[in-house]
Amino acid sequence: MDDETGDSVPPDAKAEIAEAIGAALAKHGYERLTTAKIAAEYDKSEAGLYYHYDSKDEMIAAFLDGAAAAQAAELTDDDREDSETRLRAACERLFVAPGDERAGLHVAVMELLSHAPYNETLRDPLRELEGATLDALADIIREGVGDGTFREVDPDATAAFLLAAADGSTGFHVALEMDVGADLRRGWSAYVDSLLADG
Amino acid sequence: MDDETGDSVPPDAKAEIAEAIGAALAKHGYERLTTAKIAAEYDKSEAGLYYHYDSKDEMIAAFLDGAAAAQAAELTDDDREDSETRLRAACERLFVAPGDERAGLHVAVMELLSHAPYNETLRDPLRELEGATLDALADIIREGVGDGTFREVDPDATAAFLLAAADGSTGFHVALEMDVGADLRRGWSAYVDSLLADG
DNA sequence: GTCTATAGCTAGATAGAC
DNA sequence: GTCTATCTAGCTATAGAC
Repeated sequence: MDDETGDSVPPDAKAEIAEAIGAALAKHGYERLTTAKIAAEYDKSEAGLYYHYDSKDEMIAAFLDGAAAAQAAELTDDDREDSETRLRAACERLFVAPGDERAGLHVAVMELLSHAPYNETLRDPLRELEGATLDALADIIREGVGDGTFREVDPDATAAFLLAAADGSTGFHVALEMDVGADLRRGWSAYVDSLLADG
Repeated sequence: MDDETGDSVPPDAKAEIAEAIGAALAKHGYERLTTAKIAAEYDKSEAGLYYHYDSKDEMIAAFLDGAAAAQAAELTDDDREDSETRLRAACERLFVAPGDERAGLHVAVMELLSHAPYNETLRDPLRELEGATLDALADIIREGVGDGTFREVDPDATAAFLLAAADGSTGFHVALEMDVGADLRRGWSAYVDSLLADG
């Protein structure tokens, strides 16, 4: 979990930069994210960033790699719960509301996704991030189908549909702040209900 | 449908600019959309755009107003079909695949949505666009619940969940081109199945 | 490894002729 | 109404001192 020495080490420069990028992305989004704003969240200068990375997008790509790993870990964490509980917990995490501390970052990821067609550097890390989430959801659903919690639904189709709904809610619910919070919750909750066996 | 004279008139400057914006947005997205690229799709110069609008975002806002009206019209068009057919047709329209002629524009709208928190000029037109789609879906579902085609589902919750899924599919399916086309179709199709009465 | 200073570029918007 | 030319601002990335 630490470096080769096994000792607890202070965060290295790259980890500090990743943290700065996360904070700056959440505050400003991607288009308005400048290296000056990243440096403002970092305790060093703008030029210092370029000692560790060759371009701004490489820094963001590194941040996204970390985010994919963290996302996979969090959705896989609660192995001891039953699959309905795990799926509902995943939905609580993935459907964010305006004001949630993750809201800014979700909007920024949405913006990054929309830039993927034009940005080769970001494409692969974003595929990892979305793929990790998709896999985690499919695993939960597959387990629930296997043990009889859920009906015989297609785990991949169900996971894709559910992740799409969570991602898409970020646009009109979070970014536009349209008054649909209660509708969305009833929507995903009813969807999970509809997956249950015997229902 | 035309101007006060009742005659068929040539498209005015604003309509031509809106068309140019649609084409340029689909090709380049929003961040990379410059006034030079809009002018390239227009048959006039860059400065000419500023005779009709005060800023780039005002041009885009006018384009979005038109898109909201067009979206509402297309989803409301087939009044004579039964509600299951209408809902499936709406899904076919809203879930686009990479390569679809609407793909570029869907990604651009996703990008615009992600900028809404930072851009007051775009926020209202985007709310109109998403609101028009949401209303059209809810109307279809409400009608289907009323005539017994669908179960007693909540039309607003169902519409919000379905629009979220369609919007969100644009990210990983269209922008990232992840191989989830078949999964997504099975996903939304099974969801519509689950709304049917007697199912 | 980190800094200050700046090169080099590109964008949105305007001025003024026609 | 439409043009060409240009102003001004803000960005990424680098040079060179320390």
